[in-house]
Amino acid sequence: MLDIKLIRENKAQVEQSFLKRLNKKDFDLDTVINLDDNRRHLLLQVEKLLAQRNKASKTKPDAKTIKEMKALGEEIKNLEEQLKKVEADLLAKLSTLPNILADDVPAGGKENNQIIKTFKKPPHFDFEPKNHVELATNLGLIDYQRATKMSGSGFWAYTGDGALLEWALLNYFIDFHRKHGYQFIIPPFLLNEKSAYISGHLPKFKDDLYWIEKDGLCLNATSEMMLGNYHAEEILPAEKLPLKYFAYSTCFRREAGAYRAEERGMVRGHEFNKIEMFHFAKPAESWDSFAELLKYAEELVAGLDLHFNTVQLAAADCSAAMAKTVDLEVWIPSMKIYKEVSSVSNALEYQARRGNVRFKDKDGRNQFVHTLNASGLATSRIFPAILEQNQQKDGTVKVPKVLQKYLGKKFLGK
RNA sequence: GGUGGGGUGGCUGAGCGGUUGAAAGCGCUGGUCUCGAAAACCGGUAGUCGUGUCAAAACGGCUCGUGGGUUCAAAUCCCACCCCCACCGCCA
Repeated sequence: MLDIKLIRENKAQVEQSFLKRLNKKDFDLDTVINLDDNRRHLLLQVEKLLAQRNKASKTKPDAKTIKEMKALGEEIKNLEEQLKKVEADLLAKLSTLPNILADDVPAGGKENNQIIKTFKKPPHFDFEPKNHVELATNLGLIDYQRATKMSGSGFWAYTGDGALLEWALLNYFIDFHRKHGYQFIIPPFLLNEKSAYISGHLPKFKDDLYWIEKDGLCLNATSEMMLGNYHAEEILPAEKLPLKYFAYSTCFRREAGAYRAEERGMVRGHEFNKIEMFHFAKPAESWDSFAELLKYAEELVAGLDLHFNTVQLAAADCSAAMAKTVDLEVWIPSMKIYKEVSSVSNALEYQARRGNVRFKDKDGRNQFVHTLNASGLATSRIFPAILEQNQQKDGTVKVPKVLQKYLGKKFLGK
């Protein structure tokens, strides 16, 4: 959510930013400002009347005062109702507005995304390469059939070396983050509706989440949902910032809609494992945090020796809460396509404002922190990328060097 | 799932319709004393939002788990919900 003061005082700049990702007809700042005028006016009136009543209630009043206060009470109730409605309207309108974009984010949609860095070259095969579903099945790494029998389409089971490879990836990520001093959190995987709202996933993603009807809880779609809520309603000690966390969770997504050929296998499932990095930072330092998260995400993928691109997303491709997003996209040879494996974003104070996460600055004033998140990483696309990019002529798969110690072998299938 | 107890300031804990934003103690902090310290004694000490200002002062709102209600007036009475503790039941 944006600061209403920012909108009031810098209307032209706000509008200019919005136009990078929205059409003019899709937002209306004047209505928002009018609602706020209204709100301020009512608030002032109510507080004045409340002060009057408080004064009278300090002592035992006489009959005349009681009569007056009774009338005053009615008036207060009336105004408060109006105020409540205006506040709700304002909140609803404000919630639909996106974040202010960073200056270097190109306007427009996906077509304006820019590759800013490329790691390695796509592998060249002097044989007919297989896709990851075939490789995983042949090598006994993934059991699609039995998982589908138990849970339906979009699920798979890791088996044998496949399970070990999955766990090796997670261990590799965990060791990496610990080395950099990040604090490890395993949050609950189920969360309540309020938390999903604060993290910004409601109302937009309501249908993409799994809901436990009886308890009103949903399964997390990313541990960002929990990390964003972790310090909700807290005032953090300034000297502890930036707080750097990483969390593991299985992520659950309904992914309602048709499956496409390019999303078969493990590329888009209902359930996958992910480790997420997260920073709570002082505003002045949040772009340093961004640079650090991006660097670490790149190092993680590069450490696996895979070919991938770092891509600056254009305005309309960034999610609404984010001021800037850079994706890492890994090459999937059989699909001849790059797939996102990490998303590095700075939400500025947009999420912190919803969750009311603040710190005391050196003048003793409370300020919102900035929140940033980056996958580090999701396994479900790294796994197929490893299989496909590292496959050998004899059908085996070379294990990335950094994972060999966890698996105790250099090739899958040997 | 059931029964009982409970949620008050940084902490412990009193208050159970009206000068109570809240006793007392601890803690923290300023001072007296002392060469210095301890002890003792005297004083100060909740948060938050807003108006205001270069800052401040000052003023006002809200806050005793959360949200409603009753009342001229609620930490105190009523209702709902959340959380914590104890015991019983259930438990792949």
